[in-house]
Amino acid sequence: MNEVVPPKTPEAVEPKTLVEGAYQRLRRDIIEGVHAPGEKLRVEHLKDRYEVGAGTLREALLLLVTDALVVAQGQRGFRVSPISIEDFEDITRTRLLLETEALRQSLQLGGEDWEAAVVAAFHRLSRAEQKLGDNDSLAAEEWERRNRAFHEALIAASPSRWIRHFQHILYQQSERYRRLSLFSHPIPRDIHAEHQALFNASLARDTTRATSILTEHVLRTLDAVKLLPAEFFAGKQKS
Amino acid sequence: MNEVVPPKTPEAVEPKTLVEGAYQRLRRDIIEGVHAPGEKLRVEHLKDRYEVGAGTLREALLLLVTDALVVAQGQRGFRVSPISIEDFEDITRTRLLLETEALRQSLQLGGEDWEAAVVAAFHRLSRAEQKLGDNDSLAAEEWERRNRAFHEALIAASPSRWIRHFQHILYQQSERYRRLSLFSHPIPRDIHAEHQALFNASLARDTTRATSILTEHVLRTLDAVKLLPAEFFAGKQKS
DNA sequence: TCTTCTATAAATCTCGAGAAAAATCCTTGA
DNA sequence: TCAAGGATTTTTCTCGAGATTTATAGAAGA
Repeated sequence: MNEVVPPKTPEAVEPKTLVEGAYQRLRRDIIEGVHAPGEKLRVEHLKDRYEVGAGTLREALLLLVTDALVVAQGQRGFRVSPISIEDFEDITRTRLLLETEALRQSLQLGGEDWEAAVVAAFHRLSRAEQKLGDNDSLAAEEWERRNRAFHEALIAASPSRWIRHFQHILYQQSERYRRLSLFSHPIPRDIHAEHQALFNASLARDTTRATSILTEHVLRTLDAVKLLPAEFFAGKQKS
Repeated sequence: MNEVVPPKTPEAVEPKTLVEGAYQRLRRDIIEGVHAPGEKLRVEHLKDRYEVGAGTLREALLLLVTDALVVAQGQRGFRVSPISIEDFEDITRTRLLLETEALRQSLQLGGEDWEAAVVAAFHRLSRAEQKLGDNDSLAAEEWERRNRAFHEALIAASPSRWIRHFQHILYQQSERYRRLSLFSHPIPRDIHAEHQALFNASLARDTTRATSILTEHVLRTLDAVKLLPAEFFAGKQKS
């Protein structure tokens, strides 16, 4: 019997286990700043919030170590990974090193399926950008998801699993910082125009132009974060 | 009171907890092929071998997911990450992308301390290479450690934590494959000469030559593994 | 003989409690 | 008032047992 599968948003992977469920919610909360950078993550407190046992929550925290969103120190528990302007600069430049290479490969190797997926992702992103601006946090969240989907679709034709893996981690890291840059808008940006240009160059298979636009695009966010006051990067040492 | 600290081999971090101890031994066993690629890792069996509780062993396995040496599937337990010739090609090329960049930065920024550390690491590696050849697995193990230490010392002056982090993971991965290439010696190599040339170019701050030698050096191992019969990459589907 | 269904066995996941370590607070003395 | 030491509290780490899910083996039917 054929089931009608409802169209899923990508990334909405159903958790098959309590550990995965707690992991996903914890990851989301860390990226969104519910748990501040540098904050101590006490198992005994968190197990109530996420409604799982202590051992289960420990496993979820261990999974977050893979994403480098949590650091574990033996006999001293877990902490949210600290943030700093130097770290974001490092993240950005490493991400560009990997992502531009993956984009080069993708433009060279991508077939019709890849093109179709890029067109679709760009369309979805454009729609989300229209609904943006009215300070709707739900719309912003959806935009984040589609922005990631667009960037990942662009490099999806790269045959390098490892580059895509590392890119995924770095993108996730940068989300924490991008969230901060929302608080200040010192650099006026027409993000949609940037995406449009990147999209055009990619479909035209213009490697040089596409990587150049991508680099500018990513560095612009770095500049925005650089202008933030240092207090944003203080981080909690205790509690 | 001053204590006399015995000179430690790098990487010999004392485990502060049972989880870390099991993690280190498991990692070593996976890299050395005690647990074959693709093999299922049953908690109930392994907890006896490593003399820890089931929950503790689960946490150790979760830590290995960070190194991409183990893959976890919800409700289906853990497996040793499979290997393939395509995977090693990907590992090698991604590693070169990162490691050459880190080497460039290191040669540009490295100071006296970096130089001294490189000289020391090269000296230690040379000594280990002299003792090699008599099929002594203990000497081979020591050579592995010092080879890694030399490569990490070369890029230690790179300011990018993220590049070094990813390089560390990829190097660890490649150890599994390098171990396979020991079984066949189709390509005669004077590894010491390659290291000597890399060392000379690095201290001379000849970026172009150093990165070029490094690339050749790493690709040569890829070629050696490529000549292995396909049976090496079969991997266990069950058990 | 092959497929399908069911019953059994095995493995994973989950939780709470006890042991060990770290952090905190409080007393004591100068 | 401050520092040092010790006792208490908090937190982390560890284990074994029960519940749920998956895998295996066997029986029934085509």
